[in-house]
Amino acid sequence: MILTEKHKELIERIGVFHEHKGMQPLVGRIIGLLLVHEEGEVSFDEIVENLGVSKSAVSNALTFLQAKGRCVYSTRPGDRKRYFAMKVSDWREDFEKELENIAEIQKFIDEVLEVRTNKNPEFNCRMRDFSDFLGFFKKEIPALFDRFKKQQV
Amino acid sequence: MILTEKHKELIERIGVFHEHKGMQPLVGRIIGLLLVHEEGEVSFDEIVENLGVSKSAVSNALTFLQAKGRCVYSTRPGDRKRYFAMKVSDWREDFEKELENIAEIQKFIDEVLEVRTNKNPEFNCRMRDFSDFLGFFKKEIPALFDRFKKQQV
DNA sequence: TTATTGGTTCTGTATTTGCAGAACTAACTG
DNA sequence: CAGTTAGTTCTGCAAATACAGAACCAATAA
Repeated sequence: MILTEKHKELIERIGVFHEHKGMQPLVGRIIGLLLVHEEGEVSFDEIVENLGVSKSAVSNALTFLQAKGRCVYSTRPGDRKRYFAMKVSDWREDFEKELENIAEIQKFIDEVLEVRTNKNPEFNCRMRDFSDFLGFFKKEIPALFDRFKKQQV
Repeated sequence: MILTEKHKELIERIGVFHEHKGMQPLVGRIIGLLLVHEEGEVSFDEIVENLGVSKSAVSNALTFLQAKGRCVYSTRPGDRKRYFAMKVSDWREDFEKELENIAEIQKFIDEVLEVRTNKNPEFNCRMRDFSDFLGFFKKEIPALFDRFKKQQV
């Protein structure tokens, strides 16, 4: 597949987006390429060529993405190449994990509340309030998915 | 205020947590200190002493936190020092922003779908599904806050 | 006025990051 | 067997990061 300027520009923006999320630049670009690529399956050297980077960099980035469970590869009979693809399949699971990860701050807030004295009750009260909300939020996540299913038809 | 080992250890863990979120180490430690500190208001040089870092580093980190709207300072009559505190007050707003930020990936997914051909309809279908969910999710956020308020009594 | 306090800005640097390039391995091919 | 292909691992380096230290500034105090 040959990439148009529009493709390249979109890949670039998806890359930057993921960089801001803490990933290294190339990892973000690869995510972009795998998403934009027609077949959704891209060979190792197609990545190397399209992104203009070294094999070692691609190898490391793909190892990382696989370790994080965000990408997989498949092989084809009589072809030693590996074809890499995003695991969009379980976006539900991924998204759930990301939400729970956000709510992880609750753990710290609760620990902070245990350690704090009563010298600033207003501060404590607000933190308790926030912690309560995070607990509520976590509980509500499954229901959210259910409601989505229902209204989807 | 004198910090116990428990305080220091908690500050450290809160620091690492924020580092993983992409912030620079000292910024994370300062967040920890401001949360753990009894009064919730900490002077510039208390930060310098307790964290054992230079004035310049603290100055830059505080400028950053203020720019991000995560911390503020207040002064006291007849006292030139600045007392810094976290803005736990509007956690609601912050949290809402963070959720919307997550959902921002929808924008990219939609752009990707526009660019993609129909060579891999299953892939496209899943992405469309994910995009739909993200749209649903964004719409549901305000209702989530409302329900929290109600069940809170 | 000079001295002190509270904080900022500038300059330099040790550490870390992100990648290139080469050497390497493992599997297939002729 | 030697040669090729597909990818990995190792070594090194340019650039970015995160901070220290010193110079600096602005406001108050003496």
